[in-house]
Amino acid sequence: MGGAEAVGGRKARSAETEAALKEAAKRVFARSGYLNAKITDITTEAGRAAGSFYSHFTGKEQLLEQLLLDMLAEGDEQVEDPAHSADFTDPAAVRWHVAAYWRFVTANREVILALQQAAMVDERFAERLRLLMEPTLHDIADHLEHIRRAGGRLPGDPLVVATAMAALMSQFAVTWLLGGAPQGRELGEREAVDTLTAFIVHGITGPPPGPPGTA
Amino acid sequence: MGGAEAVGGRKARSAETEAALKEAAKRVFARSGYLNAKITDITTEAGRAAGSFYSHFTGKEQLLEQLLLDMLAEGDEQVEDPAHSADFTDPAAVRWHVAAYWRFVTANREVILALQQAAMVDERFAERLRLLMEPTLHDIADHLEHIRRAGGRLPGDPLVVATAMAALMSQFAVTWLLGGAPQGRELGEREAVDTLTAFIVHGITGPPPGPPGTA
DNA sequence: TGTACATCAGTGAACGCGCGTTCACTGATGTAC
DNA sequence: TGTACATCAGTGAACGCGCGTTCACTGATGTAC
Repeated sequence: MGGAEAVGGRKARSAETEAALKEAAKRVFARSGYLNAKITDITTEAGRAAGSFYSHFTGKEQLLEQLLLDMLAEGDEQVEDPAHSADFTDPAAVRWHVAAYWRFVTANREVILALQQAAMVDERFAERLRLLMEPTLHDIADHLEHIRRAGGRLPGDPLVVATAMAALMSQFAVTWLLGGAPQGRELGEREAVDTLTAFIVHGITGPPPGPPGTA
Repeated sequence: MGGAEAVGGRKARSAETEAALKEAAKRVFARSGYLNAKITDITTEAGRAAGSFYSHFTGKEQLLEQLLLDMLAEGDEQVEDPAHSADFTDPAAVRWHVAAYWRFVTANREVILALQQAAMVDERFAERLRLLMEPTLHDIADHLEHIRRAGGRLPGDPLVVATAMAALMSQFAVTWLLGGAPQGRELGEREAVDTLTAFIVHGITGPPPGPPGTA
């Protein structure tokens, strides 16, 4: 070995810088937005020289790509708590999914916001996000189809209702977690999850009039 | 007068060019997106020289600002059909609002998309959009408050539920009208309005269990 | 263990591309007499 | 109605700013003998 004071050798130093750049990027994205962020903003925030950036990434897009992969890797570790139901007529099942989504967005706000911005400008990121969402969308649609077969009434075609649910959750999260919330009103996780869950449970369940299915 | 072949004089000619630039801008925004659109893309599309742009606008932002004002002016002409109810327990009232919104977005997709993109990069546009939404949001919240006072149960605080409704409608519209819809599935106005209406009506109305309020 | 050389992470000044913006010019429209 | 001049919309080549990207250089880490 021989490293005088530095903890590790060259590899470790390189990894440190790469991590510093990624963390700096998240902070800069959160502050100025992905599209406004300059490469030198990121390197300055990380306390490195401009040229250093290109030893680790080919450009801003690839850096974001890496952040996306990191996010998904972490997400996969957490998700899939075995003990959760997929029966959306059970409010607890809906709540579980809503809460998981809310926590995911909270934990990854910078990256998610950056991805949305990138998708507005770069068709490749837009397509990427669409492909990421698709399985989830069909998964939800399947659950809804199940409700319908069990005699429940849906507000429309399962796939369309699934996009409505996704739209509701994602934009609601944008409003309260990413964008500027209306005039300083704050929203805790508890209230957010409660409201979304109730809205969705009633929204996808058939209309109240008619013989009430006693829960 | 004396104009040889041109229909009008200088003012008319100027107005023509300005209109041509605005229309060209909408087409370019729809094709490449607001953020990717270059000034010369717009002038070329309009069949004018690059310098011409600055006789009419100070920059891309001000052009978008004009398109926004045009959109709002047209919107004000149409909206406020006197014969519509504000009682959201009446599905017909909800449907009326949803349909109006859907038609508005359909008619103004390019500008709305451009505004969303601009808001991602320019805080002034973001603030502008927030201020545009606020009255509508409080209006909806008031209607919901009314339901609550009449004994109905809401999924949460009226203002929060109002943002949920707005989130649902706007992102659903983005999904099906502006962004790429999932794998080629098409959605007609009828189906869109039906699904949204049903989802919202059930979503904001209290839970089925308990004494059913006979509609 | 010690010396000489190779490799590599990081540096930061400089380069150059893309594009917004300007401006001297043109030809047509409007005004004065 | 006719002539001389003023104004203005539009032109497009050229300028220059901002920023991404490069590259010769430095000093430290690793390797050979």
